[in-house]
Amino acid sequence: MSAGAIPVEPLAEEETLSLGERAYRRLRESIVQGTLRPGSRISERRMASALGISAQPVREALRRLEQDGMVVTLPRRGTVVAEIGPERLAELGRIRAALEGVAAALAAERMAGEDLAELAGIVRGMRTATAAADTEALAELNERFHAILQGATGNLFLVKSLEALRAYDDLGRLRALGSTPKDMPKALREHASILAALRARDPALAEARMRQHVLRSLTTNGVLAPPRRDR
Amino acid sequence: MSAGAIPVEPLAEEETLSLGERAYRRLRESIVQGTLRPGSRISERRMASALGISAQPVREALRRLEQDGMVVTLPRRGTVVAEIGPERLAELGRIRAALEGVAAALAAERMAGEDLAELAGIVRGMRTATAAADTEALAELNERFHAILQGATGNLFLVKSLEALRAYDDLGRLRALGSTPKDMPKALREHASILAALRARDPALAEARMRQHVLRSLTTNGVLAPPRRDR
DNA sequence: CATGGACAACTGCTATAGCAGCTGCCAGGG
DNA sequence: CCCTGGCAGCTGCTATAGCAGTTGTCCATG
Repeated sequence: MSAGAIPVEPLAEEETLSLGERAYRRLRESIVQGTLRPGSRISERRMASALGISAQPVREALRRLEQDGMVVTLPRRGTVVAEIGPERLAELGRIRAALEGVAAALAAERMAGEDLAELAGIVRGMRTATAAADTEALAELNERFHAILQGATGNLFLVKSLEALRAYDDLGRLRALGSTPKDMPKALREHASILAALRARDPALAEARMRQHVLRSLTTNGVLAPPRRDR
Repeated sequence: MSAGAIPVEPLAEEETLSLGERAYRRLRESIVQGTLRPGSRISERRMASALGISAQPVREALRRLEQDGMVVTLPRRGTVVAEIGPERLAELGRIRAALEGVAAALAAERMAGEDLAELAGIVRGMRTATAAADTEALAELNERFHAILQGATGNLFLVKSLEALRAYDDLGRLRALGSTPKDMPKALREHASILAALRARDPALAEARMRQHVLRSLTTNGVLAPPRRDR
């Protein structure tokens, strides 16, 4: 309540997350990277001793993974890693495209000026990265673009669902969307056009462009089959 | 391995669910019905003793509710019921419309003939229910229509997400979509047209019609604001 | 009167122990 | 030889106990 502001930075997000959270991320990573094969059984006790923790956090992690659709629990039987084939990945990609579209529509309605400016900066960065053919930087910028847009919606359900869907990317052995050298110019144009729709505060247009962007990106990455007569 | 089939029906889904599952449903119901007000804190121990069980299943239920966006947990502080205002409900409605649209598209590609026949029977039932102005029966048929369609997609992630979204219906004090006497004829026509698109195996058309159906239904129920210049 | 610090009563979180149910093996009866 | 019943060894699931961290109160101190 005193006059002068205290000249310290707030503590960074603590590295020591709860064991349940860490177990959740570790298991999810192991699944999408293939260390835990589909069909293999996961025992709470065995996994707990393997991770050096108790069985409770492991159980909690398995429950969350079940809600994500990555494992399936047979009551009193066991927990097995779910089968996720190419067609399932394609379905998830279409769901993701739809959700990212809704996120873009909501962002077009609510997004603040500073966020728009930040997106503009990212697009500028994409332009230079594309000219330099720096796929690494482009992937990073792409992630930030989508993260800022989704964060601007302020919708926790949407953000969490998209985060869960994004986890499947590694499963298809694909890099971040839009980072393939081949479609870098396309991705750049698409991001710029999405930004333009956001600036114009046109929800329907932003949604259509974002959705098309994700669908095309997934198609060039081989997750989705080429469209036949869509639209 | 012997010749004759055993003349018994398989056991129905057991009524005795796990305590964690029951706690999850109970808490979710209490939240959407308003018994647990937004902003109120939920203690694992207190809630456990109130339910007559241990703290572990309650904690598990709270975790799942957190993933659903219904509660928010502050580490080492407590768990509070999330605020869900009208604009948040509207956002969830738009997400739901998009997901149901994707479900319809997937169903149009995969749906078997018997499921189509069942949907046709439901639409016929809707016709008679509409003529009799039986809102109760129509709500039941409407639920079955969407459940069959979503089940036909075979996508667990999609089904679970939509189930979580459907839980919010009671929060808006609204009955099942399409059961309002006013829009019964509209809902009937829309369901019939969706079925036609499914029969034609036209994913894009089925998606557009389903999405429009959900959006219109949510609009007439007051969840969404009337569109200004969409489509 | 204002202020700061210690203490008590919470909280989420983790570990341990033990329950009931399922599975697979294996011996014993047909 | 085949089949059936019991018995370990697993599994998920629940309860209890105790940890560390947060919060609010109350008293001693300036």
